[in-house]
Amino acid sequence: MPKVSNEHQEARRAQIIEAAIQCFSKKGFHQTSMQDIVLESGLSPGAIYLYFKGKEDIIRAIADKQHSKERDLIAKACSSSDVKIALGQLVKSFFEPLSDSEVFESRRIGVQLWTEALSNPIVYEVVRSGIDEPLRELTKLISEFQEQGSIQAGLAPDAIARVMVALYQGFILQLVWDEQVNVGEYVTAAEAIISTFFQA
Amino acid sequence: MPKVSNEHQEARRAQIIEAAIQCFSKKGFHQTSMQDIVLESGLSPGAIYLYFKGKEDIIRAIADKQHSKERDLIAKACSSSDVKIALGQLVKSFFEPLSDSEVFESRRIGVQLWTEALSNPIVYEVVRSGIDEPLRELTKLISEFQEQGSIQAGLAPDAIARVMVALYQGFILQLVWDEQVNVGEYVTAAEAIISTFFQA
Amino acid sequence: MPKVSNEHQEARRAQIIEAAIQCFSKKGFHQTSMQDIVLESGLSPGAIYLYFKGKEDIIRAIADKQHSKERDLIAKACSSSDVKIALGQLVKSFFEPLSDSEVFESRRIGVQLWTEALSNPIVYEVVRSGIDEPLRELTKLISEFQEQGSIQAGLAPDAIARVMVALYQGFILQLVWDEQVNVGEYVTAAEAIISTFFQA
Amino acid sequence: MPKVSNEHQEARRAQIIEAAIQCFSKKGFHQTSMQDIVLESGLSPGAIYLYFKGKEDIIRAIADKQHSKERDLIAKACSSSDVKIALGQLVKSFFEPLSDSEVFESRRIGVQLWTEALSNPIVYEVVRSGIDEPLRELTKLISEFQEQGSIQAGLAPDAIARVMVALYQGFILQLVWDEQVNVGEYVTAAEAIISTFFQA
DNA sequence: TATGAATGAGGGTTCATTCAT
DNA sequence: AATGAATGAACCCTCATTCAT
Repeated sequence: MPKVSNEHQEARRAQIIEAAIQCFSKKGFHQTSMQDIVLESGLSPGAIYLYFKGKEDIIRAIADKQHSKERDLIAKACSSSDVKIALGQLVKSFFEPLSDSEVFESRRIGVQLWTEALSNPIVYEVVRSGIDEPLRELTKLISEFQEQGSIQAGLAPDAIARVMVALYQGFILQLVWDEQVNVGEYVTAAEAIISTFFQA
Repeated sequence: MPKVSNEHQEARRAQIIEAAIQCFSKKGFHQTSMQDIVLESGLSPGAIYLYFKGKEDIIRAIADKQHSKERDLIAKACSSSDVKIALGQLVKSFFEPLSDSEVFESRRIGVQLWTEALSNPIVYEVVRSGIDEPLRELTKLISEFQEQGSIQAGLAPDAIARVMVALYQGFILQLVWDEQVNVGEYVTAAEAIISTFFQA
Repeated sequence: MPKVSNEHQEARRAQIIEAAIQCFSKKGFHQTSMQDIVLESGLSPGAIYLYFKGKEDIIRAIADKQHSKERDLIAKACSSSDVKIALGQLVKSFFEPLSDSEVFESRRIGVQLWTEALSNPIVYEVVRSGIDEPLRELTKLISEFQEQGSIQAGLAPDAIARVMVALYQGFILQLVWDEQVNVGEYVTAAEAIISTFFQA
Repeated sequence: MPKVSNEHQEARRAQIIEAAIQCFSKKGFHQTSMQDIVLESGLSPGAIYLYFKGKEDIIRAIADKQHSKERDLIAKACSSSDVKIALGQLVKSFFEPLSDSEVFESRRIGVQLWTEALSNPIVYEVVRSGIDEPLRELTKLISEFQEQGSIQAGLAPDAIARVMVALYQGFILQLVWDEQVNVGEYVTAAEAIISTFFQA
């Protein structure tokens, strides 16, 4: 029996989430008070509780948002039936945005979610599925490569997938600590290392 | 004039830090209250403040502790004058302890410090120097490799160093989220990829 | 956009200040806990902090309140252009309220502020200007008297002003220690002494 | 069964009181921690509690000390049988030390005790008797004057005594707020006013 | 739907005092 | 007699959340 349209509902939620992202990105989840989000969003405390159950619910919504973005990246990348192309696409879709300073906040939030997952079961679930899905996809692709003989046998495909994820997440850490890091050089090096391996 | 020995002083500090590590590891820095540390340590609130200026001081002390452990690893690894051996040692000293479930808490704390660094300048300094030092050492070693022609020219040595650090830190993330991950397989895969590249 | 009126805001501040005055009057600033003020005011701790930055801010507000009351007394008294009348008015406006047991708390608070000024710079400023203004006014009036020859030459007008202030503040001390003291007799004696001197 | 001499006991007490006076003078009773006194005295916390029951006991001892100093002044002043001389002595013994910057701390402590008396029964008793005795003596002297006709009849001798005490205590307030105040001019003015009155 | 004043549990920290040594 | 590490109640204050309007 909502009086206002769903669009309005979603717009308000987006407004709150955007404000929360700004705050969380700067100060972290636990140093950010609801009052901070209230000020940043321009809404009232009461209004926020109309759209979210509480602070934790906002964090979860943000985690979901990040997660769904990654889902989309994976889905799009894996649409190709050619294994080589799919893998290249996957790497590209994850690494390309790293050069985009627009998603500065998104990366910082992402890192904070990784840690939050350690003590927050709800966030844990989101973060876990956000990593398990890419791992699954990568493992599948790598298995196929291996069957083609493009990769040494004897190495666990799942371990190789983890290596690739580590190359991604490990670099994000370095990036959030120092936005000056040369992304292009890193990506070039990482791709060189991977492709050398895949052609060995 | 102290009634108790310096060893006792250090023992108390260690006792508090140990209790704090247990708490922080489980609940995170900000969800852990001083009361939690009080209970875990078996001391009184006042006693804690005899040895630390406050909660933040405990976090800093823990960060320092982790940092100095890593310093030692690097120093020991780099004692060899042979570049190849030094690099091998470095990789080994960082990857080997990953199999050790003893340092379970240490890893979880480490990840939390990575995030804490984003909003806490004191922790930031410690984390930064904890990553900059290995990067510097690695870059130096990789440059020498490159001069020997063991690595493709044209790739930034510093970027390659970052790749190696990412392989380490990125995997730690995966490990803290799921202690069941097969460390041996990962290390084997990572070493295979690195050594393939170095011999390309 | 405020939900409640400015009058309401001021009423709440007054409510808190009134409660604080009751507490401070009985127990002193430092023996009064915020909890005491909370109980006396009937509000919650959080509510107090909506209107005041902290305990010190309440003390400062009370000091300001006392100060502005005295300012008004002086301003009103000095409105007359006749020196004799102005001085008489000034004496009257300060001494008359001493008989009023309504301002019982106000006097006790005043004395506490005098002492608080010794270690609290904010209160010091308020107390200083609360004494310097009357001194300045009195000195001006006394100088004029002296020029008319109504007072012995050779005495510093400013010293005489201090004598008059001492007669006021010194008596307040006696009054807060023992509310039974006969105010009328004191005022009569003080005025006799002053007027004898001014006519000598 | 004290092992050490009474002199030693008294020396220790004096040492603690001296340290406490320094601290209280600067920061006030309630802003001074026992730790402050410990540091200033060079003793240990435990040692202080061997000689005083607690913080309040130190304050009481200091109040007693001040009180007994004033008792001595009064006793000495009133030793003369000549009323005029006795009164002159009394005024002199109280006003003369005001020029002495040595007793800087003593005055600041005195003022703090006046306020402390409002909420501390033990201090109240000391302060009360410290003011009642001079008042009694003065009243007695003034009564005799009045009987001799040197003072207007109709004025309460006790009120006149209070005037004189106010001239003393009221000026001390002004002095502790601003040590630059010209003591000589004040005393000259105060004495002129009193003697004018007594000879009227 | 929207407000924002109000709540109150719980946060980090201090400090007068004690007691084993 | 003297120490000083230890205690723990109490301090001031914050902040996620609620609810009367």
